[in-house]
Amino acid sequence: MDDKFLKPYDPAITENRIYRMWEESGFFNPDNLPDELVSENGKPYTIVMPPPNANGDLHAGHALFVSLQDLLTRFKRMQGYRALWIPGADHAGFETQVVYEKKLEKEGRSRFGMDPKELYEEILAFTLANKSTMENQVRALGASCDWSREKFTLDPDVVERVQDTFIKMFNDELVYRGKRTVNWCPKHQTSLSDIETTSVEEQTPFYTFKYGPFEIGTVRPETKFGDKYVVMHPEDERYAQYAHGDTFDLEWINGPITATVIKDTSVDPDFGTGVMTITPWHSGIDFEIAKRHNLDFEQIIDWRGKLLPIAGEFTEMKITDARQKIVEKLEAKGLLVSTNTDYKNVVKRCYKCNSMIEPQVKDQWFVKMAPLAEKAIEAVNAGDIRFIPEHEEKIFRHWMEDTLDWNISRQIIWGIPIPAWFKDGEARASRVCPGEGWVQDIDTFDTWFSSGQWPLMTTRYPDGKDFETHYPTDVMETGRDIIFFWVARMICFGLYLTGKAPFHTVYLHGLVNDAQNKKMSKSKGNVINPLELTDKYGTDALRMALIVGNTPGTDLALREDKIKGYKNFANKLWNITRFILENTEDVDSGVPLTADDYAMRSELTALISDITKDMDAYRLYLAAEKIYHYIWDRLASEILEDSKKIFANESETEAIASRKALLRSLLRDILTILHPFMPFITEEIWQSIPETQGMLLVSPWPQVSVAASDTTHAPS
RNA sequence: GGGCGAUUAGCUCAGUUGGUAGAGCGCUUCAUUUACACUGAAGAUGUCGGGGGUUCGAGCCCUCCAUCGCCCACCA
Repeated sequence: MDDKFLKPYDPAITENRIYRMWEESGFFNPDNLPDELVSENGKPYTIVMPPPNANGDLHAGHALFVSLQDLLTRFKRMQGYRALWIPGADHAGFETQVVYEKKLEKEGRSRFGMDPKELYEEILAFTLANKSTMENQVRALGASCDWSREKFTLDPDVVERVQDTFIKMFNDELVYRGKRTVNWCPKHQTSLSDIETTSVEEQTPFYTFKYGPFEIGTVRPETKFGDKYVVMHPEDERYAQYAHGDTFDLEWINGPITATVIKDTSVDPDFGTGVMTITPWHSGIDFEIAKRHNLDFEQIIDWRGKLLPIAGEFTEMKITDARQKIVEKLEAKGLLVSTNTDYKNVVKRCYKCNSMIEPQVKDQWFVKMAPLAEKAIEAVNAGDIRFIPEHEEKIFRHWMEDTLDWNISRQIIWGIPIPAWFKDGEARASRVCPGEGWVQDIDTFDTWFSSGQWPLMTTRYPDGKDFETHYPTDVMETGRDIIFFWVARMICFGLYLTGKAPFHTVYLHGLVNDAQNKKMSKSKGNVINPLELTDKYGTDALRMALIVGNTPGTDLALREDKIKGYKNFANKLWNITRFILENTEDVDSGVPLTADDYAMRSELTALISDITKDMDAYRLYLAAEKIYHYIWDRLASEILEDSKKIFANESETEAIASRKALLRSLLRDILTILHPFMPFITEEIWQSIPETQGMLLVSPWPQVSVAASDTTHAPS
């Protein structure tokens, strides 16, 4: 027996060495798997890793997905599949640019006013440095992914194919250039998609003003300068005397104006006075009304959130400062009817900086979602895509059934350029300049436009070898929080470009929260760095803590005492090994088992069968717990204790020989089934068992259908 | 406003098709080097949120209610 078993298990001196051995073996690449492991049909099994944002360290959520995906990959590899797990990194356009802007801010610099090319080069250097740190962190977590296939979302081939998709969609009329209301973040100076904003209910004073013969309500007096349309429901009898198109003069904020009556069914007669004025440039609903009636649009608020000259004396004032002053002025003019301070309404904010989103009208590229969503729902209906947990399917449908068109233009430099050109109001999609006088779009794609095509990019759509063998992939394992951002888009793109859903199973994990089950955030200062935990307790312990009892879709409170418990478990396993190796040095694996030992052998075989079913059904949290209990409570507490008695009775040579064979057999099997969960310690022990060959990484999962090993050890 | 989920031991959570309530941590007592003190043995702790129903039998199925959480949402 190796002397190392005389000391407690030390992950620190083990993990790097083991990982290097695995990586150097080349077996993370399924093309290199030994024939004897790959079952006859050599079926592929493929997982695409959600590419971490290459803009910082890995967080606890990454540790969870690495644990889960590595577990699935190792399990399938051991079962004889050509298991492929493709790693990657995301340039994460907007997110990274925000991170970098904060860095610039600290240095007293700003992206505004910087040469775009220079800024791009700086962010690129920053991202590439982070990317390599991140990759090593993924290695430290034990990920058995195929690094030779790693992709980055800004790899030239990815950029080209993502642009090709846009061009194809343009030709298929699935993207269009539209002047429409967009979510504008005045701090970040870019538009955002609807899901990049958060809606927060806030208490905002609701003002009612006299507006000619009417009374109108608003929470945004600062937009009212341009309001020259008064809108009411066509069947509202209170206003029957006014006809659509009637005009009238009134005294307004900065003097007399002429207003026009508009009748539109979108107005709720029961809300307020049933009359409102509209600001088409700064409200989505108003925009729609104005478009229906072909009304004028006028910008009131500039891109930085300051009032334009139309505001007269309020010009250049920030809207937040102007609001109260405008109300005061209207009040002084006797136009303020009432103020309701209890009023609550929903305000949109930037999901990154929490700034108030200013609706602005802007020319942008939009993806027509309805036809894509329809295909996605069809695929789910047909059972081509299964969600785990199941109820996520309802959430998915709910969103898909009335999804809005997707704004994919971003006014940031850190991203994939949109291959579009403009001339005289005409737009064309092309990677090269269509001719003289054409000006290229300076915007970049929403990051999710490229990551939405990730299963295609990583398998080298459209004509790569992997695309043929590994697409569609098997499982998409990712966070529940990005089901709309990412999962939905991947399904849409996959179906659109290939006619096939990019995966048959979506496994959604919950958030990893702190010990108090509070969401981790930098501002709260409760962020747990997974690498510190692996240093302290070992990667295997962290992985078990993330998997046991963590049901899909449920958030997890990450507690150090739980991780510590699995560190103790690792040591327990270490000492079980020590006991077995110490007591079985002269084992003869061919001896027949006693009836008792045969029963114990069968018991483990039954357990393996059971946990194999759990794994197939994605009850990973249960499988892990069952193995844990078998090892600690059954094997260590009972079988080993029982063995001490047998070994003490030296005259019972047959029983002793049988027990020795049994213990070795049990040890090999528990290492095997525990390997996907705790890869490092199981491999380390495997390497120290005299009769094992090669790596546990590529050792077969125990047979469960026919208990083949049992027949060779039939009772005497 | 709409949707989804949760409510089980002090804490964090499991409980796979309905069949005598489980784990980890914590707590109490004992053991002091026996493979392991990163240990062992023994133990305490739950009207499984509440009401009603189905069933021989409900933590699990149905229904209503309460509380908490999350997501979606263009009533100014």
